[in-house]
Formats: sequence, C-alpha cells, structure tokens
Amino acid sequence: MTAYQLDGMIKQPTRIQQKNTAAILEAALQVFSQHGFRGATLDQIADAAGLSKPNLLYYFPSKEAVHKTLLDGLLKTWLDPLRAMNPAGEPLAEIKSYVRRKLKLSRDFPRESRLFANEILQGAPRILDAISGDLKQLVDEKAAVIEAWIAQGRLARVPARHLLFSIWALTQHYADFDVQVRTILDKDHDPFAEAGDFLDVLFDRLLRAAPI
Amino acid sequence: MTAYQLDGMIKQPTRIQQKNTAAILEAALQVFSQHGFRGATLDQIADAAGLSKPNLLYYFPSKEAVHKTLLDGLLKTWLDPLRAMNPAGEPLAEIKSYVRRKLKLSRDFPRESRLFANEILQGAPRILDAISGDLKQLVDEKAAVIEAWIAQGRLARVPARHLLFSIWALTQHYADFDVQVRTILDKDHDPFAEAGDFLDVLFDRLLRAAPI
DNA sequence: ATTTTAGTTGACCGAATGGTCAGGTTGTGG
DNA sequence: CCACAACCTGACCATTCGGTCAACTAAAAT
Repeated sequence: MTAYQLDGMIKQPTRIQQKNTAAILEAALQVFSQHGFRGATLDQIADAAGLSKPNLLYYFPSKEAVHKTLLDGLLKTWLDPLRAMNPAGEPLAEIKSYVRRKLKLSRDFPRESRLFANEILQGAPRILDAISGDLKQLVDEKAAVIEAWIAQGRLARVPARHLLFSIWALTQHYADFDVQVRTILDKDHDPFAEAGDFLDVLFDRLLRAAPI
Repeated sequence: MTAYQLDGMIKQPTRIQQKNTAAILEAALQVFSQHGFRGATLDQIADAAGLSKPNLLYYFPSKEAVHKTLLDGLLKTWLDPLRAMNPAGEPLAEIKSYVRRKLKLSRDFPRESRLFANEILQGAPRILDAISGDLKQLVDEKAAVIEAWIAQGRLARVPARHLLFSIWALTQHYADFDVQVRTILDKDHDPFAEAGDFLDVLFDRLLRAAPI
C-alpha cells in the first residue's frame, strides 16, 4: 500500500505518517528552494529527510507531487497578509501593516520565498492557474480598495497594482537576495531590522496624501 | 583540437567560431535563466543552439564553463549603470537616471536578469567572489557618494545601501517576475512604461529633500 | 593539389536520475 | 499471541546526464 490518497487526502492516520511527511516537506523545501524543480533530486530530498528514496515514494507518488504539495501549502500563507488588509481601516496604517507582515514572512520563511521566486522565474508552469485565479482575484479586490482610498484623498495617487508589486519586490528581495544583501551589508548589520525602518519611511513618503 | 584556450582567450580566429560561440551563449542564456544551472542540460542548450552536443563541447570544455562565461559577461553589463552615476551631478537626477537605466535593462535583457536572480537564489556559489569583490567595492564607493549628498542636505535622509537595494528590487522585479506582473496587469497594459512612471514618482517622493 | 588545420558527429561510457517491486520488518487492534 | 495493516528497503530498470573519442568532412594555407 501507499500512504497517499489522491482524493483530497482527508485523514492523516498515524503519527509516524505525520512525522515523515513533515520531514519530507521540510527537506524538499530546502532542496527545491535552492535548486529549483529540475535541479532538485529525489535522492537529495530523501537524504535530507533521513529516509530512503523508496520510502519517500511511499508517502508521495512522485517528485512533482512533493513539489505541488509544497506550493499549494505556500500560496495560502503567502496571500494571507494581503487578505488581512482591512478596507475599513486607516489606509496608510493598513498598507504599512501589510508591508511589515510581508517583511516578517521574508525574515521567518526565506526558503518559502525563494521557492516561490524559483517557480515564477521558470514561468510559473506549475502555479499559473493559482496566479491567474486566486491571486489575480484577490489583487483585483484589494486594488479596488486602494483606489477607493485614493479617490477619497486618504492616500496619495499611485497605481494600485504597481504599489502592490513594489511591496512584494521590496520585501521579498531581502529573502530572495539574502546572500547579496548580507555580503554588501557588513557583518554587524541586521538586514531585516534596517529594512523595516527603511520601508516604513519609504511607504510613508510615497503614500502620505499631500496636505490640502 | 578544441576551440577554446584556457588563458584569457585572446583571439577569436575564425568567423564560424564567432557565430557558434554566440549561438551557444544565446541558447545557454535561454536555458540557464529558465531552469538554473543544475536544471539545465547540455542537450537542451546544444539543441537550442542548433548544434550537436559534442560540437558544443568543442567550443566550451564543460557545462560549468558555459555558465561561467555567461555570468562573467553579465556582471559588467549589470554594474555599468551604477558606475555611470556621477558624483558631480544633481543628486536626485542622478538617482532617477540610474533607476531608468536599470529598468531599461530589465525590459531589454530580462533573461540576463533572471540568470542573475537564479544564481543569487542558489546562494551565488559561482559568483560570490565577484559580489564580495567588485560589486561590494562599487557599492561602498557609491554609497559614500549618496551619503555625502545626504550630508549636504541635497537628498532626503535614507540608508544608502538600502536605497540601492530598493532600486535593484523594484527594477529587477519587472524582469524576474514578468509572468506574475503580466498575469495581474491586463493585456492592454505595458508593464515597463507604467513602472517607469511609478518608480519616478516613488523615488521623487522618497528622496526629495524636505524644504528647509 | 596537397597538406594542415578547423569543424563536426555517431557511437559510446560511467554515473545519476525518477520510479518500481517483491519481500521483509515493525507496529497495532483484537 | 495472532493477524493484519502500515512501514521500510535492497535490488533493479529504463532513461538521461555530462563528457570522451576516433573518425570524418570542410576550409585554409602552402
């Protein structure tokens, strides 16, 4: 028998199954985020997870399945901060809060960020549906909120979607280009702490509606 | 015989050699930028270049050599716009000009941008020397220029290195995440034209020294 | 025209790849 | 304690990988 079931995998019966699938996904995250889908090997993942390759394939039917599971789980986490943006809140505070949350994701889950970046770099072959579906829909919704704020004069005039791009670019950069950032900054700097302050200033100056 | 020489490859004798190495590098750029180093295969590159695999290996000694040649050539192009930043110029104009040049690179050489991104994502194993050497030195130099401008009150107070990070992140995002950007923007938008305007506003508001 | 050099390739090699399978071991409910 | 399911693995398979080589052809140089 195999440990996976194709239909929505409703139950996770045994404790050992939970432990091993978790170990596999953890190892796969490490390897996929560093080498991309094609550059990663099952042996590498199995090894990092402390399992034999056939044992790994007992829990997942294929390399693709491991990758897909990882991406699916990631997407929710990735979009949650944007979902949390409250139309009824104070515009500038809501945006800055989103930036902070997103930067914290970069700091605490850099491998997830790199996994996502890797997938997009390759043309998002395994995730394009989600992008043109859920993500696009959410962005449309939140862009409308931002545009309403602008129309009310509570936020400086900027193209809403490009504002979101800028938030993604600026926060994810610190995870995706971590090596470069740390090489250029000297040892005694904390990239994420400094980035937090900098981005706060940046979005404050960009978005604070001109008085009058 | 082989077509490559290890010592600085001074001469490129024949016309056919120029044509084929160019075709190989063009094909390799395509493949490496999409799949990363490990995900790319020599067969794929040879095929895209219209050559047989042994024929490709007649011009380059190994997969690694092709990749290295590509990266070395890229780094100069990548840093030139920063080098062009003139300490004697008007600060805000210099920065904005740098942003424009960098955005144009993203528009005209997106594959080069993705190749670079791929390499950094993987921890820059094949390019770390250049980053901690030439790049760091150039950044130190230009950061000093920016800090001087700030000290003179000709630019708003921002951390110079993070300012550079923000320029890289915001411009390269449009190349590296092209698929996502185009999916979210509707068909009739020109991402790079809009980005040009947006980034001009962004850096203007961020950097314009507060009057007084 | 002939020799030398540059360019090209099919066939091949050992290693690594994703994945299978038969059979073994371990855990668990009755 | 037994039976049954869950779990695990060595051996194996077909394919692909980076790279080599001897032999062939095309182009220059003499």
